[in-house]
Amino acid sequence: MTPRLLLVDDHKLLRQGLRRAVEEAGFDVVGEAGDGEEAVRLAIELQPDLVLMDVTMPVLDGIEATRRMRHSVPEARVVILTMHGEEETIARALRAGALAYLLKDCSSDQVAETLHAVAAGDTDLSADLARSLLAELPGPEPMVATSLSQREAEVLQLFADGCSTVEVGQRLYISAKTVKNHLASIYEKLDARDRTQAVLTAVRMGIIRLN
Amino acid sequence: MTPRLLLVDDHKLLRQGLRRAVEEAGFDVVGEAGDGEEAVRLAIELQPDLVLMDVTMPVLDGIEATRRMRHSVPEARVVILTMHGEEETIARALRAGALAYLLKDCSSDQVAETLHAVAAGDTDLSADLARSLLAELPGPEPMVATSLSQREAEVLQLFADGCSTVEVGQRLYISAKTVKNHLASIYEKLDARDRTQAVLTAVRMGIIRLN
DNA sequence: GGCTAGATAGGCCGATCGGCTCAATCGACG
DNA sequence: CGTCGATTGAGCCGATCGGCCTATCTAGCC
Repeated sequence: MTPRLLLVDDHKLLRQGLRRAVEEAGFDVVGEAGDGEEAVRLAIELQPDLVLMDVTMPVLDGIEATRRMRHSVPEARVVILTMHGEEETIARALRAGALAYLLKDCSSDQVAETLHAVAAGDTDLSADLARSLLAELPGPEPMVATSLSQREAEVLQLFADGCSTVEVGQRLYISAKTVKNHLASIYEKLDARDRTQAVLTAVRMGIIRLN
Repeated sequence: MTPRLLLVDDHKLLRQGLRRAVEEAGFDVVGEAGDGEEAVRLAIELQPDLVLMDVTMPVLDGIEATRRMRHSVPEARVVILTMHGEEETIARALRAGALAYLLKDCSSDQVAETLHAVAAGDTDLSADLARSLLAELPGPEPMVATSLSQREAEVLQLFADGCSTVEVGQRLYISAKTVKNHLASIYEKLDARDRTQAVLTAVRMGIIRLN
């Protein structure tokens, strides 16, 4: 009867805090993971009903982990929990298969409430939540539905890791010109005007990580 | 008898989790703050024995808040809690007057243990901790003791906010050349080779924030 | 009274950036 | 089979970057 839950966050402290909160709210925490890969592995092994997942994590981010779980553990319902409230991140998370979205400065009551709602299983909760969440946000823009291609994300990650244009090309075995071409489409997709803004936007969106 | 504690972090969820953990460990949580300014205000008002403080926060970061508390509430003992373990951040925190340093992926037991030790009041705990922490870290470098000047931090924050060189100059009423001069010394201090790396390093160090 | 550090500002120059256009390849989808 | 998106690559060019130099002014320190 009590829903079985998997906790995923790279900060042990937050995991411990969440564990107590959701256990008191009537959930059975069957496991904890500190990165996306571990999360997918544990989800396959433990077959949880619910997954509470952070976005920004080492190894594999929460969005990609959610996408993989949709294939390998389709019964698990994923709720995303993150610091930043960019519409883009929300949209990506929902497209990846998440059923709800929580911000890290909500209360533990809200977490419990949302988890209960998702566990109860309103089938089109996703669409409702997406609509209501996006409606609340100040952004009246057309919602361009941006997300970087895999290659573009690789390029941007290397810039965040400290590489120059030429070095990125060397690492990926492509010409520096191609790197600049990728950058140009990254700028367009992220609405950034230089590499600094592109990297920061991608960090805020959880596309790349800060090592 | 039970030490009176002030919790400072911009994420409500983590604050709630910490609150329960430290309350069970025998502390009296007298207040919570979500940014540095609120933290200083509450510390003056509540006169806590201990402050558990995050570094990366809106309005005023934890290091600067610690520095101000040393002047306005010298009795309060500050313990820093942050995500990143850069030696630079640790050094800055200790120089600002923090007595101990915790990472966000420690356990709540470690938090309680450290708080108890600091509350017990070994006067030179700071030096001991600094030495042991710095010794554990892989960095055998000379520890240049870098920290940006106020003006340099302002410049870098504006770049993180999306300004170009010329725009930064306009906002600060200085010439674009001076902005570039500041950038040059920022690069040297942070060991960065371009604005992207400088901004990322500063974000990791908690010098500037990601809006 | 000197010395240092920070903030201000300029010149110079080679390297790089970002915008623009064009094109070839390849897999996927209908 | 044609079309689309992703990836690769190139040329051009004005704008900007980052390194290096000098210089002035202020404030604090010994």
